[in-house]
Amino acid sequence: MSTASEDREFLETYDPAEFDRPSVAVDVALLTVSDGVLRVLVVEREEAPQAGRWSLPGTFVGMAESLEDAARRALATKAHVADVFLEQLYTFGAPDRDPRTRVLSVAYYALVDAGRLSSAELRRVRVPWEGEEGGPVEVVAADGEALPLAFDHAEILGMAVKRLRGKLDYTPIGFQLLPERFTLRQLQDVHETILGRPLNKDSFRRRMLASGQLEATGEREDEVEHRPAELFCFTHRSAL
Amino acid sequence: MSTASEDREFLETYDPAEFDRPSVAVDVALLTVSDGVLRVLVVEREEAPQAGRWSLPGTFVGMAESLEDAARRALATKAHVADVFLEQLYTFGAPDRDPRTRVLSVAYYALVDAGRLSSAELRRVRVPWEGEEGGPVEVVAADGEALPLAFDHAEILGMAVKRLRGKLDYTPIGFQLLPERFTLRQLQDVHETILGRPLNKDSFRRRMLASGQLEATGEREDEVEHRPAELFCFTHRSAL
DNA sequence: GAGGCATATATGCTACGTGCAGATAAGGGA
DNA sequence: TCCCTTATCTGCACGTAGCATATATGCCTC
Repeated sequence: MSTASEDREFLETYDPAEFDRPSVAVDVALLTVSDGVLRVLVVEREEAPQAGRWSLPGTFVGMAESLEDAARRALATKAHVADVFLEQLYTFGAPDRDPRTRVLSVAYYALVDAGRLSSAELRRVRVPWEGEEGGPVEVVAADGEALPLAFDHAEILGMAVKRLRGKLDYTPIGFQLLPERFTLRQLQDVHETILGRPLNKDSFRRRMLASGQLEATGEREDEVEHRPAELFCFTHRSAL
Repeated sequence: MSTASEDREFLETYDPAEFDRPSVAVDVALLTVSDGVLRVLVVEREEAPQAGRWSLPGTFVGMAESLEDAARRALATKAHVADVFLEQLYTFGAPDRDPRTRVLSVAYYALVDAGRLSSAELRRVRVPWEGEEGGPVEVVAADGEALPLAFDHAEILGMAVKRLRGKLDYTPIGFQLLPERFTLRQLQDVHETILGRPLNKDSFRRRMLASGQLEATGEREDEVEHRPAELFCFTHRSAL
């Protein structure tokens, strides 16, 4: 059994510079859905390495900073968003993934209602696989051209999409991509966009209403050219 | 767009010692099922910090070594096992999780047939929560006493159990815990042990046979005092 | 204001997976 | 040979999902 005094003695003689250590970064895939399209925030790299390529917002992890704090700092600094859903995704550590030196990337993914973002930096995600098969995905510009992504960010983004598809059915994750109040049709559109396939309207409706995650507001949507649908809200807006 | 020459010039002037960097370790939760009990391999720490506490096998990551290679090296060195199922779990990075200095732990979990391990270092896992609720779990010695675990290894192990429960139903992960050939009863025992609840025998049987993951061998088990059950094998023994 | 149109919302039917009960099969032991 | 235990198979009740139909409700046109 260790004692506090033994540990203290050990710490006084421990030299953390004794071994080489990799650098550790966080990268965040900030995803949203708008106009029936899955989008991600990418920024153009201005400095070497890989200047001119596009990358997910990221930063090196500070020595006294938690990984999630670093991810939120990256989002605040490079994407100007705060208070979004954020979850750790996977840690990418191939020895040659960054040409500078050994750099690990602890990847996170974040979800946000499209209405909270200026859409200038959002790009369309093109997923070349079905279901939860996985693999890298493409990011395309407005003209349909694929953007060159930096490092292994196509893999990271692919992992984010795979995770999102996997969690959509059995967690309340879809609500993170919608405003406070929304219609069932909007929720279904979000699910269909993420999954990349159409869903049965009636069973989606029944499943959602039976899940207990929705609460009817009694209000109805506005400014539509047909019968307005009822607005719902998420029962537990706790997750952040 | 970056060019190769620009990147080369950048690399020549880049000094990786410019910033403080955390240490990076891997820790592996090696799990198995025997006698209807979920077990984990833990080793007693002989050196400070936390000497005398029990920990998952782990090691620092070498500068030119992939994360998975480091995890396999830790398994080979400290647990003397090779060629097991291994998957990344989560990266634990709380700034104070290790008293020495900032140490990130990229946690992995591994699954192995109990018959391939000397059971000396295996300890029983006690899960104090149900379903996929999550949270730390206990490791208990043969006398039923809970062992003191080092660092945040109770959290890591809890995450491993949660992941295992979550993946059991829709991936062929249970086969990793059984020998080449096994009976449906053995497979069900593994599932029940991991999930911590009994399963319906008939529907489990139907579900497994319908999944296409099993193949009948035509052979039957031996040395039992009742009707012998048929032996099956996993269709795609590819995963490792 | 009446009727048409588009969408929301509700209801009934069918197919399928699961839990459960009962029947049958096959080995060892008395 | 009979009995005991477990494996294996079959039939039925029930809940959920997919699908089709029917009704409701707002806006638009005339």
